[in-house]
Amino acid sequence: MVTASIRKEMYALADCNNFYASCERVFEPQLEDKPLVVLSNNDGCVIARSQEAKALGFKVGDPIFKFKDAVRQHNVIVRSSNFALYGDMSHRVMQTMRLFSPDVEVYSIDEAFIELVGLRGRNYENEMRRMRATILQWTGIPVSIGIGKTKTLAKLANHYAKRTIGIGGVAKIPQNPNEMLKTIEVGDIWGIGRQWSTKLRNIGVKTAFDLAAMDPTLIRDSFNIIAMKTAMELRGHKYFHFEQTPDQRKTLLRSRSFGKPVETWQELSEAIASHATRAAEKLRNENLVAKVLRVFFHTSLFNHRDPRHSTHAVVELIPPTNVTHDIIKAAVGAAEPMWQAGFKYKRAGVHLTDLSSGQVQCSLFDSEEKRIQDKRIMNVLDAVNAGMGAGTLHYAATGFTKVMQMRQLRKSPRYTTHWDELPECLCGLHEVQGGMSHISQNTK
DNA sequence: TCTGGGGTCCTAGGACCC
DNA sequence: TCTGGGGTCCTAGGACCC
Repeated sequence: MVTASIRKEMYALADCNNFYASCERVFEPQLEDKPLVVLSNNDGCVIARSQEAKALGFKVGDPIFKFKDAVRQHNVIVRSSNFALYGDMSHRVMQTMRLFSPDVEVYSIDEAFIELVGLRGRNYENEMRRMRATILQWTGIPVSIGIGKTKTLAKLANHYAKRTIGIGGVAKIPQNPNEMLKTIEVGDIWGIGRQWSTKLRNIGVKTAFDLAAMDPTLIRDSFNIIAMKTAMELRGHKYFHFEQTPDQRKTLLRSRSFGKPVETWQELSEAIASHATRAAEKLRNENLVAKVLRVFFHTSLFNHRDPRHSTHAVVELIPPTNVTHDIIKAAVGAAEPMWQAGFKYKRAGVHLTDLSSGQVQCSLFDSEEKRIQDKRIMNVLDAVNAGMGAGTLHYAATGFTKVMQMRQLRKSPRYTTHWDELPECLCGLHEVQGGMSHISQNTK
């Protein structure tokens, strides 16, 4: 028998099960088997659920205040979101994956694609089972893994793994995938959302098998090129490439709903200055400058009793910049003429676009002297805040009022990233052994 | 009383030019 | 009364993702 060494593409998609809920459970094992939901900023709506909460009918996006009775009746555990914890746990999971394959594309906070060709000769499913067990042991986070010839098929296998074998486990698209494709509803395919799946069902396309069989040109004409590529990927043709190093970002948005309605220019301007500050920090962190700034604010989208107002302004930053005081000045300056008293504003934000990493070109009005001085100030600012805690040094424009403070009544400690919030007794932790100390060197 | 916060890409249509 | 045709660039809006 001749074994041809044809390089066959194969991808895995590893996805953390109920990620935020799982993170909460790692340090509080008594939450295991209990219905648990995690809320958005300001404790607004549900953004993650444990399996038990899913079974009770909690949906992502449900405003929690409407479900008070259900929460009480079923003893649902409710947590504010704790992104310091989730981000750090995510990093640990991804680092563990990299021990199994160097080719990891981090796709979101809780999932990653893994190129498997590098694991030459080994049994992919066995390797992925081993990886899954290691991640669970070292981090306490359960993952599900799907394997397929394209990213879309790997996603689909992941979905299949969760649905048919229960939570967890590893599933691979079989040689002849038709029977499996027939069991996947068209709306469960990666890239086919609510609008498109409704439209597809209306023309009789109900399953992944149906979509794969559809005429590509017709898909392209009725939807768009992405829908067509998705269908081709279901047939096993690669259209979405593996991207280990993410492309440079194109936009950056910092915005937030207010804990309570804002009715004064003072409060609004402080909020805008805070968003501008956070956006500028992020820019510097990624070595980018922004050329265009958009600032916006509006009243509640849900409150129909009070007068409503929504507005935005766009300004060009000349020259492109990542200097905090320049960005604050532009944002607040553009917002001020739009301010109108008599409204209860609910949300504001700063959106930076036309980002580039290129050297800043000096404009006629820009002096080399100012540039050097600004750079020095930003270096000091960033160093102090990195060393002594975010916000230690801040601009007066961001204010001293509490307008930016979030309502987060049920937040768990930042167990893994802050010394004073470390879990005090590790003996209660189950399944987390050995490896934890091994990968925790990166924090602090 | 209380409804998240980010991103990406594609398409249609208007402005403008020759 | 007749009222081109093609190209580019930009933007808003809509779809999708987590």
